[in-house]
Amino acid sequence: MGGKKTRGRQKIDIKKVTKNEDRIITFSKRKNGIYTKLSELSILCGADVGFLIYSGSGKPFTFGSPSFDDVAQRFLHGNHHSGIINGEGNSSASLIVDAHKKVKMDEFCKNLNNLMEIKTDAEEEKLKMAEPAYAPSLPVKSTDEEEKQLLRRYEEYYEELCEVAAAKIRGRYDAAASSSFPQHG
Amino acid sequence: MGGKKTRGRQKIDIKKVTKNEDRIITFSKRKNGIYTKLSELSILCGADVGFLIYSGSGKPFTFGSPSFDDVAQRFLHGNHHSGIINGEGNSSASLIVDAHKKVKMDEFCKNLNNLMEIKTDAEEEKLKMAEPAYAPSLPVKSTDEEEKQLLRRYEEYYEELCEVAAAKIRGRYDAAASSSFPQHG
DNA sequence: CATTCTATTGTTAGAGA
DNA sequence: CTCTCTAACAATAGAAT
Repeated sequence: MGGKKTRGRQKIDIKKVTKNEDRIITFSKRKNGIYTKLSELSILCGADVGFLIYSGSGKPFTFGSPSFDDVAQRFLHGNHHSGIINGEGNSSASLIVDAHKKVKMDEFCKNLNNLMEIKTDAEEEKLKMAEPAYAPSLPVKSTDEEEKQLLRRYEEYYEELCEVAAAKIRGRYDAAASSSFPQHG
Repeated sequence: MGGKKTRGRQKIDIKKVTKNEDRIITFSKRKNGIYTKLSELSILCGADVGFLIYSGSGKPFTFGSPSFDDVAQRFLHGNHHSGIINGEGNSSASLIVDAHKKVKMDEFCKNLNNLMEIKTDAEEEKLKMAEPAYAPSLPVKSTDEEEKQLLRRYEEYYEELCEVAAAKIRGRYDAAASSSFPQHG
């Protein structure tokens, strides 16, 4: 008899949510929704997914299906994944995989975000040095230079490896299918 | 006035789609749905997302929002992204960013899947060598050993870098928030 | 493989707890 | 930031192109 209890879902335009608090809540809700979608797609179609997201405030989140660990195992073994997707505790797979490689691949996925953050730091430090108006509350560590060098060497090897990979993949697939998001408007 | 035109959306259990053809169609449809969700989240909340997926048949797809190129630019510059998300053609951003670094970061994201594929190849070759019942139609290239060595050196540097990254991030964030998918069922 | 069509299921905005 | 509730919006199963 009275009015409706809630207004229900409201139609919104796809543009940046203005209110700070609402944007954070929307991020949390939709991130969970996407996580469910990814999980479902993984189970329905036997696909492996890796997901990396940075919130507007810069906090990184990573997801994997059924987990980064299992995805890594699948890649190391080939394409079979029976049991893993179905949630059976086939821990035997863990025994088959070389432990060192397993950990390697696991970290490779998990820390992609950390690598990017280092790059960001490097850029920010340059700006600080160029414009010392704001006194940094934290002193610049003496190890920063080492980090940069390490990152640089890492990049060099990566570049080499990419070329080899591209050449190799080119022979079998037509390179990885890659898409970019169009702009909503 | 006759019967309904379609049965409409049917309720389904979240388990592997049995029919081969249906599974492929479901993959295609839901992949597009997820792509839309990611794009919306990116715009609504100003988040940067990276998405990597392997279909059941092993074909890799990658997505970025608004594109891998733009994501790379944002990471290199810091957290500001005004204009980019809004779809303005601020190609000036490309001019600001050091070209070499831009390409580096772009490839870093795009080729994560290729790297994994090389690893898979390495494992498969071991199996072939151990069980030569099936004569490989393609001869084993003499460069495979080089590739493995290159990959190994790359991994070593990556390991070092991860440790540095972890130590650095640990001081500011409580490490990257990381989750795994639970099992539906 | 992608798209279209429609009835139905699934997701979520807004307001609170 | 998480969780609930409800009405309304959005995604999609199945069939066909």
